[in-house]
Amino acid sequence: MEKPRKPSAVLAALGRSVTIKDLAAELGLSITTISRALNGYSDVGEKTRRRVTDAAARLGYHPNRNAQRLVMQRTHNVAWVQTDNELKYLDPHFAEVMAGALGQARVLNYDIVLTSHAIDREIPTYDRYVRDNSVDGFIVDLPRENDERVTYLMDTGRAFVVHGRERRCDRYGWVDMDNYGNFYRLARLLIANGHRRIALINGDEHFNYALYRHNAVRDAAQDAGLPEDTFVLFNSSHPMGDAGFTLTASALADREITAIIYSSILLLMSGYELLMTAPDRKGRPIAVATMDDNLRHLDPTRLALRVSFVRSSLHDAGAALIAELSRQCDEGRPPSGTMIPSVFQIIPGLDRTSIDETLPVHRRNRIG
Amino acid sequence: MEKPRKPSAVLAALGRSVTIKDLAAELGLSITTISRALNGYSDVGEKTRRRVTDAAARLGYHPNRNAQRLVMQRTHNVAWVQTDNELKYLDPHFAEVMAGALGQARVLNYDIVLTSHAIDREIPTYDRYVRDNSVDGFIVDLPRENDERVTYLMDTGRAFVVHGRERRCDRYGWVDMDNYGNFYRLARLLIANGHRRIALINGDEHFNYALYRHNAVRDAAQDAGLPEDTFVLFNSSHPMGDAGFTLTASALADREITAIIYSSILLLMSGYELLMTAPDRKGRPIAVATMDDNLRHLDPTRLALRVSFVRSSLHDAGAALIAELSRQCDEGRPPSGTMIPSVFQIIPGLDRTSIDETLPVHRRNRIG
DNA sequence: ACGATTTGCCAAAACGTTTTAGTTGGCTAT
DNA sequence: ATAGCCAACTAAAACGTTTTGGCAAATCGT
Repeated sequence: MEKPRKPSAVLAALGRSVTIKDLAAELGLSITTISRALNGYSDVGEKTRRRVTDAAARLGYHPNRNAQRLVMQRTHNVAWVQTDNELKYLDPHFAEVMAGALGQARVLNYDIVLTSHAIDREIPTYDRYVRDNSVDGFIVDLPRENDERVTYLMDTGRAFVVHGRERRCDRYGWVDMDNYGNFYRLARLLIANGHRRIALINGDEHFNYALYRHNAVRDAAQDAGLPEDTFVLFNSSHPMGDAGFTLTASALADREITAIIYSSILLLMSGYELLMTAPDRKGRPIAVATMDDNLRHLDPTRLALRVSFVRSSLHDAGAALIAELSRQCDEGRPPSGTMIPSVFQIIPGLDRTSIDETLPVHRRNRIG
Repeated sequence: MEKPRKPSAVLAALGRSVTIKDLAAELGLSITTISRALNGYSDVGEKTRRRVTDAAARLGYHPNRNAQRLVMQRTHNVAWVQTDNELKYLDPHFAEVMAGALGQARVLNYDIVLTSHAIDREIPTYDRYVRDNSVDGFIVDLPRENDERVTYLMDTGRAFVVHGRERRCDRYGWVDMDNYGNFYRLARLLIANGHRRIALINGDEHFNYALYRHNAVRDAAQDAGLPEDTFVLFNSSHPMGDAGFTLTASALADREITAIIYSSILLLMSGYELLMTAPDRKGRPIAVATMDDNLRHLDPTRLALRVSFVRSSLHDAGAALIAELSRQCDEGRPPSGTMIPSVFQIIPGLDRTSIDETLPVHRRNRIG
């Protein structure tokens, strides 16, 4: 009868981790039985299983992950590959997605390997992870049209999930919101309310999410029989900093503009003071609508300024990314797309049209 | 003579990764020779080595990391464990440190395993990584006094590096700036310029960096023979959101206060408008000093408001964390502390005292 | 009572590397 | 000629798991 020891004391005394062999020796059983007992196989006696789990807990045994990974050809690691652009990590949108992913990863027992690469070493970095077997799959963020990462990953057959979509999205797993549909509806709403010159303060259109939003407002104007220049485009490459301020100033400088759609509440916030003090347009205050990614600390309903918005949780999207990857890797399910739901909130006075009827049949199911 | 194939084609055709056995078979050599050729041992002929490296490149061979990790007992993985508090990932300070760490990790061929845990599962999470051998070491961020994580990690003997210090810092590796010294000097500077009631808008004093800053201004007042209430404390738990605004408003409401020290430029920015429009104090504009972590997009020299600051790069700190861990794990060096340098910039008119002479001998080398 | 089935356990192989402890053959020094 | 040495290679063990295939004892059905 050995006295119970603090697991960390065992670790320190041994100078190495407790292995399955230690357990086998301790209990006079084979390592096969230990393994099968701990992994819940039915060919282990209930009494034996109890002895094994007790001893494992007492000695603080945790299976060596590298041995498991080697033999099972599964790592329970996900790679999250980012361009080595420090600005990225300062983007609250990214942080929000990551927070959601980390929470779900914990639940599903995955680890996220975060890594950065030099601007011109994108594919080689993915290739390294594919070939050295250190991850089960990849998260691809901010896809571009004809994204090389997608091309590469489809080629290798490795599991991956894209946050966003591009033209081949029916062939891989993705998580996205309805960028096109949402912005189409916001655009039609403003048009229905009489606005004839509207600013879109958009994100970087090298990325599809922003491109699709642009396409949506353009189509909305066209479908309403309005001229091409109904929407005036302003692009920001990063939501932090003063882009929101300077672009808001530019938009307000055009006295014909009576409404602004923001692609992120961060851009709106940065132009907040300008909006609050902007003189009326044609007798009405400037109309403001925004994408609301449900970022913490940034709730559009708590602003003094009345803002219409469409809300979709980036946090949920992060969680869904890991869930989809787990479905592919753990359950062998085929890749599938997950649409994160969106909720509209339209301020009184703008609410003159049903937002559900503004996406015409020929625009349905468009991704961008 | 086989024709050259695209590495990914080989991968797809094989249905599995290229292994060292494949290389051995291809070249008619033993796996020992392949291994030793690729790892630069001298007992391999130059011609043979060339053949091996060529074949490896041609077939896109990368050693299976899990096999390497198992046999070498080294993972080249670092765990970055965070409380599952989504707010954390929205903190630009954290993002900045992480960006620096990721850059250095790439250089030193490490991967960062980012993970979150429920609030009450901190130590078990560390324990899991220690016991399952999935990482070489840990980064510990935002230490508290008598931090349990440090206690636990010192106990196990696993490598770790702390970003910040606590009382046992001579026994482990750390990276830090001189919180105490810097804030002592800022405090003495303001005192020397005649301020007798000064606000410190500080971070969360559950964390040592903020506690040490508090201690520093308190000591500075004491050393100057001023009363305890010379410094008025305001604490914020998170630098985003409206804390900077509300705390600035509170500070300005005290008409005796003639100067404010901010613990972060983010807090300052959030109170920026209030500062710009604040009425003079005793005939002079309110004096403002801040910590400048060299965050991107937030350069205090570009503000309309003249601000004294002490700058220390969080990005560099992040890089130093990984460098220190590599020194311990790869070179077997004993743990050591790295002080990230700080630079003062004092606005004209406040610069009436030499900032270098304000830290008295009996305060030297204080960590807090 | 006895063959068939079930229960509970185990030896050995496999995963893909690195490392140890060689072996072989050719060259050098005497 | 031959002992000694060096250059270039390799067989086998080891890392710590999971899995395959099997075996012995206990239980069951008739």
